[in-house]
Amino acid sequence: MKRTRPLKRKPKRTEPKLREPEAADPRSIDDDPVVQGILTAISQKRLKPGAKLGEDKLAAAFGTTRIHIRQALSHLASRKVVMQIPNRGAFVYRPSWAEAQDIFAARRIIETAAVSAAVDRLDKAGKAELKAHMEREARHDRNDRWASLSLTAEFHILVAKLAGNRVLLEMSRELMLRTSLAIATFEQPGEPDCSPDAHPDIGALILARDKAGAVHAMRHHIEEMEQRIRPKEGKDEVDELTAIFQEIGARARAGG
Amino acid sequence: MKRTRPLKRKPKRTEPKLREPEAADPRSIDDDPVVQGILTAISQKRLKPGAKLGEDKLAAAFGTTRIHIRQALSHLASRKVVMQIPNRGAFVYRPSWAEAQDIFAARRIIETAAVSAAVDRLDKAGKAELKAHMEREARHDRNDRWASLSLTAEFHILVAKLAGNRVLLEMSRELMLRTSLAIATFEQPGEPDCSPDAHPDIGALILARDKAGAVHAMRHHIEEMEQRIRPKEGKDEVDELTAIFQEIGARARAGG
DNA sequence: ATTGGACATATTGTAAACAGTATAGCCGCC
DNA sequence: GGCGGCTATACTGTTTACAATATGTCCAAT
Repeated sequence: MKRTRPLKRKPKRTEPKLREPEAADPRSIDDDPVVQGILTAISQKRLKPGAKLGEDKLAAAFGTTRIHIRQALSHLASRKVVMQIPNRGAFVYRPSWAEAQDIFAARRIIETAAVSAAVDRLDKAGKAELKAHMEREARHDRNDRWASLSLTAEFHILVAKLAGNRVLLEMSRELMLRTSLAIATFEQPGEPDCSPDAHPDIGALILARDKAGAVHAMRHHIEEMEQRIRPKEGKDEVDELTAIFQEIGARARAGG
Repeated sequence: MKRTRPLKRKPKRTEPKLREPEAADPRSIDDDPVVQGILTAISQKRLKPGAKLGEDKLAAAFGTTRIHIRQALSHLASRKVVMQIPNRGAFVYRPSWAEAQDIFAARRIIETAAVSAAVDRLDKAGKAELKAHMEREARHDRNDRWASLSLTAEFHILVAKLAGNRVLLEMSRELMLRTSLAIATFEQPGEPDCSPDAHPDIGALILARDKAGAVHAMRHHIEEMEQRIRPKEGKDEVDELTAIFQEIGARARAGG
């Protein structure tokens, strides 16, 4: 091997000038198959709140490495979909009763605003999309519980999309997921998430450009969902106990 | 060393039964000093959109390891505060013009709702907190740009806190940060984020329990902020160019 | 002089081994 | 017989080194 060049070049202390990342590949971690898999499993209620998400098992299940799984779990944890506990691992998030109520309150605010904006912005393409979804929801097999859950969630997402605000759309997506967790935690067993007649009504009102009516129907629909969950009675005792122990533990730590 | 026990114990195929994580330590990654440091640096505009966040440099600056930094950056990326580009690294997020508008629209919706709820729920402790903040904001040194920025952000956060909904509070926090990025990207140089008189007005209306007035003032305040930013003219050409190249690239990839 | 290629460097991404911690089961003790 | 300590195990968390990618710089050729 010839070495026609001096061994070291000059140190170069100037900053590298760094082209700014204008034309970057916008592929996000949200498109990651692991993230998507866990999210759909949760929204379809195949994964229940509190379920353990072991890294090795997930890595084997998805055919990937632990590092990849850790990244996905961290991402889901910052979205409050999973809960990470130091040295114990990751679990499907279980909202508290207060948090469940806050989630529904937030949905009341955001989705009523979304319906309002959707009526304002409704155009031909939007009408077509909405009609297509309503037809799918009307015709779907009601015995297929997983498909039902996916479709009802998609209706709310579609309304947020029609509102034309991506930030609001992301928030709605997040709130939908957290609603799934809230319902899974506090539901009376056997009841569906959404009452089956509400979506066609809301959709029809949007198509008729009846803004006040659509907003009212959406608010009513969400309140109806909210009234279907109840705080777990036995659960409260347990929570009280754990609160006591936590307080004791904190005091012991603080007092020395 | 004696070995009184058989070498292997029985395989134990039963699932470990796994106590559920009720009494978990809720310390979150949001409390992480690296995350907090970057967030405050951004909200005080010491870090500008597009700035490179190199892992080694951050690790040295915070006196920690690269792994820790990577975790923090991933978390910030899922909150859309930093942008991660494969093999290029992390940068302070730079919202598009459309995204900036969506952020303000979302703030209009959420913060007007928060003001309304704050008026409804206002109690003695809330009044005291609000008065204390207003006094701090009135007395602060206006030449200290960093303190000013922190205080104006804290006012909006305080209103969200008074609304009593943790989910909404988190959303407001996120929107405040993204607003900082939007303003830093599109501001006319030298103007403050919030007009200085708006906060005392809104605070007084809340204290007077004038719900409609407070909501109106908040909406007006946010619209005023929004009108202060302008799309970058020279920027549009660049964006157009990158759009052309991206489109060409996508076509090439799709066509084979 | 400008352009294209190739090396060198800096930085990110990944794998594997190691260490630390909580949990479960067992034995001795009261 | 119930209870507390002890040990083994399984899991997470961290460190380390290595590989891959992008980028800047230099040289050669046109």
